[in-house]
Amino acid sequence: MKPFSIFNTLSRKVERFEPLKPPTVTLYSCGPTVYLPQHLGNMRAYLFVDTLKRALRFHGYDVRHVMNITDVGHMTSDEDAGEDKVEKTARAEGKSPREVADFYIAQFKRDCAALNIELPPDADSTDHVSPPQSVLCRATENIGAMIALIERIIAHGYAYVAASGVYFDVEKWRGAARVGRLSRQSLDEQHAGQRLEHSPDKKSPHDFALWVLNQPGHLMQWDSPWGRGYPGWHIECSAMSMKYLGETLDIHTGGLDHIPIHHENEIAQSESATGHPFARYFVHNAFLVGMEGAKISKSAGKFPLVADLVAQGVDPLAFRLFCFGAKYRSELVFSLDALRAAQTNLNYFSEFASNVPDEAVAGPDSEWTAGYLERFSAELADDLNTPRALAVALELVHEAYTRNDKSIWSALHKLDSVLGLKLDERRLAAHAQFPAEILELQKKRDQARAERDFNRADALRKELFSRGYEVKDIPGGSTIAPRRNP
RNA sequence: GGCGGCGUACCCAAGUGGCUAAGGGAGAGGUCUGCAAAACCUCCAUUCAGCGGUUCGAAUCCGCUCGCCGCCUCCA
Repeated sequence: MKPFSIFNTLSRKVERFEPLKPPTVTLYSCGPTVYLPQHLGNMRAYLFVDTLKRALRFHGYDVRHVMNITDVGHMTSDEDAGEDKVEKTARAEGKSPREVADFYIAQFKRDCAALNIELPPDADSTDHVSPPQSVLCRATENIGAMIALIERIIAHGYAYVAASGVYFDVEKWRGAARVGRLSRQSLDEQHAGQRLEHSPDKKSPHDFALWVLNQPGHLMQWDSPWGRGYPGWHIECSAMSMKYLGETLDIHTGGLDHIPIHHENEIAQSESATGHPFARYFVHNAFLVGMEGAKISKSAGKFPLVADLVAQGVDPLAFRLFCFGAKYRSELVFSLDALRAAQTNLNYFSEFASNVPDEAVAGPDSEWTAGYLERFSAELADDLNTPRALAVALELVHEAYTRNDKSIWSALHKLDSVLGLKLDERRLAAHAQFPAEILELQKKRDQARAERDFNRADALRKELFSRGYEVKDIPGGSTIAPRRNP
């Protein structure tokens, strides 16, 4: 099997991927901030992580995946002033921050399920985790880990306590020559000529808050060694990733926009505390962009959601396929035409799967499928080249059709472990026992056809369609299946 | 001002020095078919924003020009 390789933002190169302790891979990805629904641009990012995870498994790795849920700490202006977004929504909706977070977490989980994005299980309340563990964890439930991490940073001399909060000492970190590894920008470049309001407590405008103090207007506050307050917005990722996955991660993912600030700061915090590398591979996904080529963002106001796909008659899994059509590092242009193209491809796979008989599932595959598995695997190994991997999958089905050989189920099923199109479910649905009245209608229609009463036959087909079933004529009879497009 | 990226057919999109510029969708024609659906076959970029250069050879490297976008502030 071709060794897996992936683009590492740290080196700006496609690198051979080698985890610290194979076959285990520790993977941390920045998750949602839960004060608004996740739009399709966000979903592309989670889809990318899901695909990476599935591809790594395809290559035999045992992936331990942690995703955070930010239910506190993101400010509307900069990192140590302004209003907490969760709180802002809470006030607007007359709910508690916890209720707001719960509401959007539930929606996030539903949307992920619709796209067949596998989320890690919810974290239980365990404090110490020795073998790396897959969890979906909330910031507000890990305040203790954050405080402990901040204490370590202070103990190492990289943070200081001021009246308005605990700040990370960026100048000191710069002295250690460790600034700008990801963004390739020096501090002076970063803020050249910028309007940057900053607290007079800070030694340098580049310093960022680890813990915020004396903001009595905030609803969410916790006790800490420095007083009542709340965490800064970078610290949760450092604290939770280390808690569940250990102090050096194999892979850290996120959107491109996280490179210059969020991940740069995460590295600074984590490495100043532990003294060793935070993450070995940083992998960043590009954006889904609107038809005018502009980024779709939360603050921009308008953006499509998973629910909008359904409203357009597009299966959410077609959105998966649509995203497969471009590499994760390329901007992808959102268009209805391209989505429909993906829907057509989904139907192609689905139709084939529906017609695979039980014997072909139980029996061995034809030997000609082996090459497809190898090519598929190689394309994934090449920096997750999903467009080519998808092309291989389409070719496999195409060849099965032209050979009229349905003995490819094991191979197809294996590909679907990465594609995530739920082909097995589709096959089973097509083989399900249909209600007797439906079968009766089908029978009546077959009869009408046999008697060449085509008006009656067409009426019965319409009747079945309106009840959610599609009949197709085949030599000597017909087949029936649930309607594809809802 | 600084940093980064993009421009490949009607649409989405691979390909970053050398076999015929992947693949999908749309479109056209055909096979099959009572019709429909599905499937299959054929066609569909002498050309990669433009110009110039390097090279035996470039969509791929270099330079310039034009157009577009992201980040530097919460953002996938």
